[in-house]
Amino acid sequence: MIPLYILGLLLRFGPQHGYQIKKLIEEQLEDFTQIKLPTVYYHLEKMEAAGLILANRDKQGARPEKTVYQVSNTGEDKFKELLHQSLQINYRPIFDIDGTFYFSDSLDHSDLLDSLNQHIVNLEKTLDVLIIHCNETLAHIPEDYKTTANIIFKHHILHYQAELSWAEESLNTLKEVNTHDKNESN
Amino acid sequence: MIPLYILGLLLRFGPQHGYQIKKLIEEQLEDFTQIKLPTVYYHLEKMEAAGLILANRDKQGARPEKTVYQVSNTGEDKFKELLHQSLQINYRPIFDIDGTFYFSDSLDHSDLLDSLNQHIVNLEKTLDVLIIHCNETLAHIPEDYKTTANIIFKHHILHYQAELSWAEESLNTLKEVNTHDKNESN
DNA sequence: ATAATTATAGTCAGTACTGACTAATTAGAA
DNA sequence: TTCTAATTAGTCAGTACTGACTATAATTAT
Repeated sequence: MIPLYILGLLLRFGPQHGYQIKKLIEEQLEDFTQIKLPTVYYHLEKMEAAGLILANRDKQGARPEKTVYQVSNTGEDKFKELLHQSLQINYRPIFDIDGTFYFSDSLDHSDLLDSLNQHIVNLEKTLDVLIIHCNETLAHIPEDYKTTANIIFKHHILHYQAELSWAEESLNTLKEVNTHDKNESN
Repeated sequence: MIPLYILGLLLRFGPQHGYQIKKLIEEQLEDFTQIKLPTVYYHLEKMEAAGLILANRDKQGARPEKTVYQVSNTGEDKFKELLHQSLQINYRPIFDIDGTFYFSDSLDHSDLLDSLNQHIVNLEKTLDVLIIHCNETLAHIPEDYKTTANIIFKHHILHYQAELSWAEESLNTLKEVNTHDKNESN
């Protein structure tokens, strides 16, 4: 997705250099991607070599040279192509915590309960922050983008809520198992 | 998580070589990880260098040499350590489709609706298969592991259902927007 | 009996990513 | 004003991962 994001941002906000693109990613795409600065430069170089973007290097006085990138015609076609490809959605979640559970027989039951409990607290906090962030953003966004912004936020909120439900349900199940075991050993 | 998985599987199922570990990952952990074979060998070499596992290379006749790995004492400690680390859960979902939506003004509205619709169909199918798979697995699993297996399955099912709800809700929202736009342009 | 296919057991070169670093510029505090 | 901290702009070496490949063994089909 990274080349898609870079092309899209360059098309929407005009020519930028690497650092500015990283800033735009943070401002605009923070809710669904985390890309590190060297990764941006890595792709910019690749994309320039592929002819998708054009580099203007301007050396002003003693300053280190800056490179401003802009999308070429080939790049604009590529953006459309990548965007269409991205319509092939394939939802396949991977949760590290499932691995923890798989091997949880090597773990103290109480450690597992504690960490699940902490997970729940964190999720509740995150959800609160997310909902505030969502409302604030929606208040300051141009009308045209409100529908899609709303859809993206809803996406995250629903999954956070699903995670919370799961954690609460699992905690209860594990507590019951615990009680049951203790009763049996009596 | 990969070293944790490898150590855990070697401890649970005894010494194995790389290919067998890959098989075990497919059989046992398929629901929450996809690791490619060269990645397994990559980590085995690293872990041997770190003294976490011991290699027994046996060359039998003209056959290519096989390497059987077993967990060392250091490795057993490391497994416990990694398992405890894995209790620090940090849920932070990333959905590529959000990027598609962010740039969806460059897309035909009908293409977006079609692909959301396809997404819904795929999710319904996946959920059906998942629930059958879940029931079958639970029927053939030792009693001790049933609770955790159930928790892991429930985790996936809840998130698939959340994704489905989101897709359905979003499709309806987008359809309404479409109708609204058409009415306005009249 | 033997050819074709699948399973077993790996290797290697190349891609993708990022932590840690450098270095100039600007803003703010003392 | 001059020192400090933060921001801007980028590089580089190292880690993690995997597609494509090799090669033997076992199984199945003909």
